[in-house]
Amino acid sequence: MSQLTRVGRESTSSIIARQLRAAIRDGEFSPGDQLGEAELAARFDVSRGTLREALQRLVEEGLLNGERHRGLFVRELSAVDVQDVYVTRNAIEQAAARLILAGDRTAVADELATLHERMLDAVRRGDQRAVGAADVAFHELLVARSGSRRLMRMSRTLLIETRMCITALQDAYELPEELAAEHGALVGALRNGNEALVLGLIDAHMDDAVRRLTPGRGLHEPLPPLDPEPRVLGR
Amino acid sequence: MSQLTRVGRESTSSIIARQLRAAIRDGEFSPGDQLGEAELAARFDVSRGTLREALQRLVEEGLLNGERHRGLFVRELSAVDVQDVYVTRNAIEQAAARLILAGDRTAVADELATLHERMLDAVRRGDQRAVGAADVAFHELLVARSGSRRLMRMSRTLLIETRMCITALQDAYELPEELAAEHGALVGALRNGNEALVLGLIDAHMDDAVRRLTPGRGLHEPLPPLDPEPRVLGR
DNA sequence: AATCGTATGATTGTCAACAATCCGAGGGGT
DNA sequence: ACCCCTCGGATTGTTGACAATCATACGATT
Repeated sequence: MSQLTRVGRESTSSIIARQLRAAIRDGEFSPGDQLGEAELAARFDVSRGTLREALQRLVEEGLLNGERHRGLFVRELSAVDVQDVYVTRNAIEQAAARLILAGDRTAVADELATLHERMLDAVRRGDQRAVGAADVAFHELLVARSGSRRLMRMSRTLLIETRMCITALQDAYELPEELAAEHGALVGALRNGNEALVLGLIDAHMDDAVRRLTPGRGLHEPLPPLDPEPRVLGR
Repeated sequence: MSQLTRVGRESTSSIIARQLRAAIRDGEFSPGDQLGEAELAARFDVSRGTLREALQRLVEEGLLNGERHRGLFVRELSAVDVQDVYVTRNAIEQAAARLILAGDRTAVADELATLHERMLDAVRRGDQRAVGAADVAFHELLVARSGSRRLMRMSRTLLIETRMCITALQDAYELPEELAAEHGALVGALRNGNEALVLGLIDAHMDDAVRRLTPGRGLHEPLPPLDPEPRVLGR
């Protein structure tokens, strides 16, 4: 009787929030776009009040920023934001990896290897979109298998921001082969239980991404003092 | 002209959310308490709609959990949650420390030393409440001076949850002298730029807290597989 | 011509009322 | 005595309407 899960449906604002998140991740909305309440409410067939609850969630998450009496906009990412996203992901995923190494690392390595195969397939097919999806899935699973609810919640937002960075800077290619190779190395190191190597690989993975997306800027540089309105990418 | 900051006021739901956060942090609401919409709306003198926007923010943050048609409740923390909070704080604060070490570490060390002095004063006065406040302020500043907006946002929630853990388990004393000593050591290591020592001290700091709050459980144990409704502290 | 002031349309912020659902009390049946 | 059903009160979920504010276009003034 104890494994019967509570039924109660998910709240409407939570559902809408998830759909909005997916739309932002998939580039249906671009950074800087305004999210008109009336239009979105009609699209999801809910009232503006309900929609606003969902939007406020994304504001709290940092995916939207709002200016009073002007509206809510998809956040625009600066070069500093790119570094910040990867610095934070580095922290989250290293912590996740440490937890995995303390648990059943081989089981997790097996699961990750499956996703790694999927990425290799996508690379062979030259399907850039599928490579991106496999990349997200890989890192999502890595964090999920840590067992930490908080790391998962944070990672969810960060992976969306990662896609936003990559979409905003299409010219900076993702180099799928290199990406896949790094994932493969990480799976191996995890399976072998080599903590120092695992942490180093994650660090290098993030550092590579930052250097590819924002040339001349590295993962380990000091962040500039906080500026309320930093310059935006690609302008 | 470029240092003129945009004026636009903060949104109402953001203000209400902050007040609610402070109320939860200060124990005005206890874990498990239901937050009645009508009562709160009257107390803040806003409509229920506006209040609900603020509440949904806290749900997204993980401070509240809601069951449809039943209400919103202050999240109750299990022993696993305690470990999770500190594991995540460990990740965040280590990353923050690394950023600080890459920047102007002496300036930050000076600022932290000031807060450390304030904590020592509180310890000497035997003012438990002030010790707790100084503790939060210390860690808040550590993360703020990393320059990372994302680490800051995550840390804000985590520090509230930290206070919730400590308040829920009053019997597990905080040992103010020990706390202050650990902060002092951290300031010293930061000033000297000894990265390995800094990271080790943060790790030990978090591990101490977990062991004090949930005897028999350490920071580096694997987390159990995710369970939708874990047992709650102090029952 | 350039700038300032004004009107207008659109969008957001706020609210109070209605509908749906849940919880507990009370009555009836076994 | 116990269980089930039903009803009433209370709370949440949702909606549409109203007020406040902003952006734009247009005309007046210097």
